[in-house]
Parts: sequence; C-alpha cells; structure tokens
Amino acid sequence: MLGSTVLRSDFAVLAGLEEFGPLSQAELGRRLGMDRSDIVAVLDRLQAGECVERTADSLDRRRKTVALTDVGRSYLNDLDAQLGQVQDALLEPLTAPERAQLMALLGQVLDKHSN
Amino acid sequence: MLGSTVLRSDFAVLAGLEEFGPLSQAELGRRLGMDRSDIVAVLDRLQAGECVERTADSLDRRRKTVALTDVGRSYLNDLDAQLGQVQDALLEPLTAPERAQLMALLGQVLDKHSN
DNA sequence: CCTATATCAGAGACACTGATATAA
DNA sequence: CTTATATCAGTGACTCTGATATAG
Repeated sequence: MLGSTVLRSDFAVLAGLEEFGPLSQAELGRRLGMDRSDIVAVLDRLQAGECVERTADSLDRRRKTVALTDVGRSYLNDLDAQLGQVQDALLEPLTAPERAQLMALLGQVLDKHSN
Repeated sequence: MLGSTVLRSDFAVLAGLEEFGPLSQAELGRRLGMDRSDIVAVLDRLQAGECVERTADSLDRRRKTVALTDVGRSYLNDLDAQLGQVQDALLEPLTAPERAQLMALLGQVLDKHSN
C-alpha cells in the first residue's frame, strides 16, 4: 500500500537523495528529520533493491556517502506517479483553479513556517 | 503535549460523545473508525478522570452506554481551546479572508469524500 | 579527551488480531 | 446455533534511547 510507513520512509529518503544529492547518512537524517538509527534500516532495504549505493567517504572515513542509483531514480518516479494519482483522487472535488488556490494557500503556510 | 496519540484519542472520543450523544462502546468505535479493543482503554482512562460515565443498558444488557460528564465537557472545551491556539499559530501567515478560503476548499474536499 | 559517524539492541507507545464470557 | 458486546492478552510495526566501535 502507498500509505505504509515503510513506503513513506523509502519515499522520503529517495526524494531527499534526489533533492540534496549524495550525502552522509547522518546529514541525510538531519535534513529529513529522521533518526540516524532508522535511516540505517531504510538504506539497508533500499540497497538490497539496488536503489541506493553506499560508498566510503575518502576524506572522512567515518562517513558513508549515500547516492541514488538509476534503479532508485526510476523507483522514485514510480512512487511519484502513484502519489500524483492519489493527489488527483483526493482533489477530484475541486476545479483546476480551486486546486491551484488551495496549493498556493498551503504553500504560504508551509513557507512561513520553514522560517 | 497536544500532539500525543493519547490526547488525540481522548479528544476524538470526547468530541464523538458530544456530537453523537450517549452511545454503546461498539457503536462509538464504528462511528469514529476506532477499534473496539482500543476504545476500552481510552474509556478506562477518561472514566478514571471522571470525564465519562459507563452505565449498563437496561434493554440490551451486553451494552454499556457511554456518556459525557460535566467534567468531560469542560475538559473537551479545554482541548478545543488548545486546538484553536494551534490552528491560529499554524494559519498565522494567512489573512482572515485567505483562512476562510482555505477552510472552504478543504471543507469541499472532505464533504465529497464522506460521500 | 571530546566529538561525530554508522550500527545495533532494547524499551515503550501504538494498532490490530484472536480469544473469552456474556447476552441477544 | 449464530451473532454482538465488552474485555483482555498477545503480536508486529514503529519510534526513540542508549551503547558500541571507529574515526576525526
């Protein structure tokens, strides 16, 4: 299911990697507001599915740099498409201009609260 | 904290009792979309705080009718006020007409999806 | 020494399932 | 005999904390 916690974690991590680019696990956790301990399990799962690569950082050998693979990128696109379908179904009662208005208002709320 | 699951359950049950009036536990669970098993724990807690009364149904002796007490009503009002403050803080970036617009749009979405 | 990273093991809150006794 | 109600016990997923080894 699309609403499962597992999928939401996977989606958050994949989208974070796409948005921020390759990163250490700790930094990824900080930016996503996720616990480093939990990032580990998500990455283990994603790595098992070849969606993500962990490479040792040559400058700081404590760090592992995490990066999206092509498989991960296409999985992210799949999830994105599913999310789009859910959003369309949710907003189906609204006209196109109403949707735009709603998005704009919610965007304002989010903007002001991210500083 | 206001965001805890415990408080959200309490709030849902109290608000449900106010909205629907006295009810059996099973019926309350059905209307709120909560598991009957979990309703039990919530009611135990609320009853310990004198917020709720369980009385045996004379017609169907399997049932216990649950009703709000005055204490429960005033607790509900407290929670309502807190929720109002949170909502005000959340919507602070919007002007009054924008808030009204947002509420109207969200209301439309909800209405159509509750049939 | 103190701090940061990745990892693991465990605790606690939570939702959901299955069983029970009682009554319809 | 089947169904509904209230309750309890247990399971599994999840989040968060604390500990460890390694590196800065």
